[in-house]
Amino acid sequence: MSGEGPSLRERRRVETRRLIQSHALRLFAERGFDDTTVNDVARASGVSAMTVYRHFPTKEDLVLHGRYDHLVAAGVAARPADEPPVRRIGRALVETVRDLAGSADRELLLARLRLMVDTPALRARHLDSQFATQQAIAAALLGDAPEPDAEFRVGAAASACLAAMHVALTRWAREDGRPDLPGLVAAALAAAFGEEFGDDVD
Amino acid sequence: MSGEGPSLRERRRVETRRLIQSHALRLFAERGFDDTTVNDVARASGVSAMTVYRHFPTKEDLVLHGRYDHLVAAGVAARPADEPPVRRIGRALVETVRDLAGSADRELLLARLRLMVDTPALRARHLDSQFATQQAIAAALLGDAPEPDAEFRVGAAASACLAAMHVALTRWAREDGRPDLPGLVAAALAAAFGEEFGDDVD
DNA sequence: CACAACTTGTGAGCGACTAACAGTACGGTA
DNA sequence: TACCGTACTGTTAGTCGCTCACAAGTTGTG
Repeated sequence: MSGEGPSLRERRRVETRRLIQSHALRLFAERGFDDTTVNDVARASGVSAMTVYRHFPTKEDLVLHGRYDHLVAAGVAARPADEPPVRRIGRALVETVRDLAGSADRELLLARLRLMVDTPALRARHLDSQFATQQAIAAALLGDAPEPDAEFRVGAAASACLAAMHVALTRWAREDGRPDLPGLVAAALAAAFGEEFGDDVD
Repeated sequence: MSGEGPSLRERRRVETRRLIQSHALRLFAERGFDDTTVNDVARASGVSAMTVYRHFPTKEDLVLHGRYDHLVAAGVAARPADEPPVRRIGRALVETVRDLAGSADRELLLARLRLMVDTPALRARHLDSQFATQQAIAAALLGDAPEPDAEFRVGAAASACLAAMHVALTRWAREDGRPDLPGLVAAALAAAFGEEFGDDVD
């Protein structure tokens, strides 16, 4: 038997999903998000509009699908527990971003950020998704049933860090990915918190 | 002539606007934002749907209309120029929020925040509007044509402050406006920046 | 009173999104 | 191999947010 590999159905599913998303990102980059209809994406992908919606709950998810919450949360959890929360979170963000900016997903990430920067609906959705990231960070630092007050404080710290990172991501996309992304994130965090976040420093 | 008072047209205009918004907020509070159509709002207000759109560009603006950017920016500009940006912004936010939470708009503010907290679309739009606030703060601190690098640093600081404040606003709405709002905002800022933001302290 | 400016309602239409139904291909089973 | 439940897809129709074009009524002005 051919191992426990995913079934044909599963492979097709992820393949059409990938196909649809790649056509979507291409069309959005060419004509803009608002000037591309879901029907356009469907036609370009050779499927019906309904199929697009079955794979992506909303048009915006064609761009935003793919969360990094667990990566960030794992990075935060991995940092020494005796660091103050802001440093823990901030440095974990810099590390996570370094991994992403060096990976094969770099171009994908850049394309998505470019769209986000100048499409209000996408920008808004992305900011709201940071709310989920914030909660993932809080869970990583405090466990599943945290005391409300501690959750409040950690939530404030996490959302402040994420907001600073967002400014860095925005600038990175605006400058077409030329600057060093982890450096930008570290600089944004330093500007906000008056502290070093480059992880070469001890 | 009857002075320079607003014309009849103008008075009617602001009156219908107020009427529509009050009916909208009432209906949204009763049935929820997503389960209330713009047509419902129009009917309740005794106007056509088109009129609603002429006064409010989108359904979401029925809740979000009314920006505080200029208030915040003025507050930031009013603080001593020798303070570091984060303290300047943070304390200005606490002061602005104190004014608002004590004013007659308090119930209106609370109603709008309640809707924002549990309606994803509104939450997202509100977060995105903080982007505009961030730019207003940067403009207040740096003038109209700032150097990109300084704008980046101030933007990071401002967005981090606003994110922390948002956590406080969320909690305030979740607890039905019972806690002291400026105190909550100060606590969130303190948790994020490890510094005091109550303006009684020197 | 006449004319311009403004506001509103109506109707048609687009696009995002959903629900219901039907057809087809896959996966395991006898 | 033949069979059947399951999953995936397409089609159709419909709701809702939102825009445009046009007509009609009201307000302000000479």
